[in-house]
Amino acid sequence: MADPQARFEALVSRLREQEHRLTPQRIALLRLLAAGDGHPSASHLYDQLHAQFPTTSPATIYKTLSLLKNLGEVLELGFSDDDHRYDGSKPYPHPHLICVRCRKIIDQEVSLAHGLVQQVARQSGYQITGHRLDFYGVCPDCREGG
Amino acid sequence: MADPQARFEALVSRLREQEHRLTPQRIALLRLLAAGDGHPSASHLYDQLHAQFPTTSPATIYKTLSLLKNLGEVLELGFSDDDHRYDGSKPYPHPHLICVRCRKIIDQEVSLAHGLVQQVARQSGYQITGHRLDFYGVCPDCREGG
DNA sequence: GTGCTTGCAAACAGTTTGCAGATAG
DNA sequence: CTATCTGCAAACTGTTTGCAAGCAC
Repeated sequence: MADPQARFEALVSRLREQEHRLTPQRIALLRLLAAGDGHPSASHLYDQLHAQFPTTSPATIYKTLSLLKNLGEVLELGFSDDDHRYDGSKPYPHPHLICVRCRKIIDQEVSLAHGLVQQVARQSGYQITGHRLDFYGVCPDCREGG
Repeated sequence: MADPQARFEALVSRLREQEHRLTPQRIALLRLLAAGDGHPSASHLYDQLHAQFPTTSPATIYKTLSLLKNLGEVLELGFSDDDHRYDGSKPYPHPHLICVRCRKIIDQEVSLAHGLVQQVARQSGYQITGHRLDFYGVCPDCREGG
């Protein structure tokens, strides 16, 4: 997990070098994403941005997130039954652990045995391009809370 | 992968013993699900049912799928960017391999090392209740097709 | 000044719900 | 006969798009 300030500067440079404009709204969004503070949803990001820029609309959030996704600078975790979550501090795929009660999401440092991917490739004849591993559970806070 | 006929009969018995009604539409849907033919989407199931029962509506499909999900007799694979897929022949969680071009989905027989789940539980303090593992790749047909 | 960006509002797609008539048991 | 089920239509939700005005460069 990189230093938020360093990550923020990396995101700024990336947009600049790709000749995208650095609007105040984008700067603020990059700061939020670089903070690596949980795995915010678009509406969570909107709430925070809207506090600073009262005219900001969800469309701006989605458009900037889409831009960053395409640059490979933000990881989108899509859920079919919940808001998507975004990770701008660790934009490469990695396992997550999701609390089924409060929907808190934390990163996991375990990794799939490399051999497992090769085994799947061999069994199936598919060219494997990626995978996603999510664990579901109840976080300590929610277990206590009852 | 169980025998489709046996699986169909198991589904029928399950509904009967739970005192749910066996309408012709449900019987036909159970047959499709028991066939274990790929991992159909709701709209795919609708197309097939609609051929037999021209007045059938998506609502009926969704309601019956929801009933079967709650009984634990159908596995729903939700996707945020695509239709959900349903598996009525192997209703317990298992890894899937998804073609990113044609969206074909096949089951995988690999399993997560049991120790991996324990490692996550130990590291996090979460009570792990489940997990989902999807592999993404390009299937042999799509590799050839170009 | 140019054209990318913002932000409002409308569109979108898959799923869910409400309800009146039909039907399984 | 009665409660459940069907199926139409409308509602819902999170996300995307169209477009005119605004602003970064």
